[in-house]
Amino acid sequence: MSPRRVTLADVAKAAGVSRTTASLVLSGRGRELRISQDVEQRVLKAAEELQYRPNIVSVGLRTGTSRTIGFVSDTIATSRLAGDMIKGALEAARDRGFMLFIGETEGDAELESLLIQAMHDRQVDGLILASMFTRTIKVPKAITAVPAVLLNALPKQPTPLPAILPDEVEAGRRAARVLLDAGHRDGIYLIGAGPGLRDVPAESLAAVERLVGIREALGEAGVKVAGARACPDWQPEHGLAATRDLLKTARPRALICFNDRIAMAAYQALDDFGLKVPADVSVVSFDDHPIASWVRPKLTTVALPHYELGRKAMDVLFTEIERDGSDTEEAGQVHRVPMPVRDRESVAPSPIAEFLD
Amino acid sequence: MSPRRVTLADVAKAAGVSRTTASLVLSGRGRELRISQDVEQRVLKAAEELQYRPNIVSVGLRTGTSRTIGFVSDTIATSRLAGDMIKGALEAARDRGFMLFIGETEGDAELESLLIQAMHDRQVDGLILASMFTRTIKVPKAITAVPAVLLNALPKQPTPLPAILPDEVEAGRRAARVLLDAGHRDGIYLIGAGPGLRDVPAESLAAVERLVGIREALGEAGVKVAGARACPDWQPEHGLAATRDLLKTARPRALICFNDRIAMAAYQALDDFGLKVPADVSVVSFDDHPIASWVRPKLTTVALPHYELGRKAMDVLFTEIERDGSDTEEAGQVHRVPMPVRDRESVAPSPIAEFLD
DNA sequence: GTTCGTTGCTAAATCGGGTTAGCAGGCCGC
DNA sequence: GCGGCCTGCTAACCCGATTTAGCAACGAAC
Repeated sequence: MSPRRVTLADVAKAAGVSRTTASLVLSGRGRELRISQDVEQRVLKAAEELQYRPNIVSVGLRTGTSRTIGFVSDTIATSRLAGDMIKGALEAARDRGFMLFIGETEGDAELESLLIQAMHDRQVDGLILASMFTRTIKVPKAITAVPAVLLNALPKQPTPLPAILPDEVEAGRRAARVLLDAGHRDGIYLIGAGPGLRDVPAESLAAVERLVGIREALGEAGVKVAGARACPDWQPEHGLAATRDLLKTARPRALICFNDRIAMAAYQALDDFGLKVPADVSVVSFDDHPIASWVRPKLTTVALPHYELGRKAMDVLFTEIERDGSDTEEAGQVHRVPMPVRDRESVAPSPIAEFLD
Repeated sequence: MSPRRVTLADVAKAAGVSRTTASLVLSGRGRELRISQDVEQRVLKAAEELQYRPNIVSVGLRTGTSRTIGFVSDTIATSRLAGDMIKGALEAARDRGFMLFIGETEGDAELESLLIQAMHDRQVDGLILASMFTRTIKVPKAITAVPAVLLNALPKQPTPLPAILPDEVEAGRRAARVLLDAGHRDGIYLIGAGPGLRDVPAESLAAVERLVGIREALGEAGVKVAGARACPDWQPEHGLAATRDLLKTARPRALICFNDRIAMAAYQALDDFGLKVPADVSVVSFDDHPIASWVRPKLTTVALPHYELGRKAMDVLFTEIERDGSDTEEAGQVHRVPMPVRDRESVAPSPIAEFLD
């Protein structure tokens, strides 16, 4: 099948020199070590003609590196979230000539440990431990051997590992401000979590933080949440039930849905009750899932910056790799990536606001 | 940072034997080569206590392998499609103790070539060349050095590479049969492609094949397509425009939408015209995108088996690796993975059929 | 004419495993 | 008392690139 790879020895032979000389020339140290112009040219020509490429595995054996990063996540298949995150990490790695190993643990700690071992066996230079929804995770012992960062997750116990997360609190503030800026003061309801900070889906860090941000921004404006319906899980069916339940007893002016799937379900429930978005009810949401721009009216939502999260994780990982265990000043730092508002069509000025104009 | 990996030499020293002996015991060839029980136990104990794991990089250097497969795709971020495909490939690889390199080319031939080179430099044992939508691709020259398969793509020129694709023709037949089985004979329209085999989005192999299957199944039942609206691209906005255009002049009984995004847009257009799904119009579609079970009524659709495609690609790749350039009987074989119908709520019996009951 | 310095290159070791060939010692047979 | 065989282990080489230490040849200086 393959006609055997061209090795340094082949180049050396073709140029009529030793492997050492060929290596020196090709690593640019020829000048420094007084290799003659003539020999240098012969080696370069031979390497070019034979299309020589150094075998990274061999270099890896000597140096203990592999120019490879391991990306370990709990699930990669759920939504395009993972795809964009991996894409960001991938491009940041490629910029530095690194490749990416992908692994999936399905939340199984043993599998995770095995996977990290398998990556160590291949001498990865660093690890990204990613979670597909923002949460706290138990950092596996196995990762100590190599620089690592947490992506979309916080450590359960204190660790020196940096963490990269979306700025969910600010996102909550921004969602609230979208409504405030449109003049809404009354009839603002939450779907998915709240009103209290304990009324959130299990393990969902994002829920708590978004809620904190929402309440903070509304509070600063002297506005109260009119009510809320928490969901055990942020799936459309729960969103549908929650919104219907709300509409039985209340006439909201605006909904803050905790993600786009819930917002989509809320659209359906509002339609059932003959309410129009945004004329009767404004809707703002989180995530910027692709459906947010497929539904009508298009959904105003605070985007999860998946791509940027992936890139940022890789950037932070590389600074970890470069400082290589020296001062631990920045150890355990938490990096927050801003979540931008995607202004679309689901928010209308409050009638009161128009009146005030 | 890391306290240096435990090597075979460490184990040998701890057991008081040579590296050779340790290697023989640990590779299970101790019996065969008459290593005493006593020594065998000492080595195993030392390996256990030191938590010895062989360095795969080293083995790779000798054997030219890496227990690693390269997964090269044009885009990994589009929809969850890619995620599930990678997941399938990943699990199939993991079953065999292999890891997966991920790479993305963005459709850039030069990037693709560089990426394949980079994977060769790391001695991958095989390559999967994946496309995120079914199409024909130019097979890069660079892949010749190692076994490879095409995933969700057909080669433009004839190559000995196997290809793994969804069975789109049969999917077309199945979609049509869903309607036929419900008694529909008239008023069946297509949204997204058709009526002619040239009325398809550019480069979309899936469109042609689905269309072939649809026409075949309908033809066998003596049923004619009442009409069709092709779209330049299968995005919701095009689907919306196409369906609205159709509804201006026709009153369909059933729609075959060429993917779920278009079906979702068709729902919206039908709603605009006061038509109910499925009471007035039955809708059947392709892909089984997550939204198919989020919309109401839930969409009956013929699923793209992403996960199975990924698994199958890896399985075929491993048979390629194992036969290792021997007889080329199966060279260039095309494997079709069945697309299952997801029966949900968007198809109702034809009024005529009920009458016949 | 010896020593020193410089130029221009190469032998050999290294990384961590696997593999081949072979060695030392004991026992048997003749 | 020597050859042959078996047992139980190990030395040494290989993979491909890098790096350290050092060698050969020549000219210059004293």
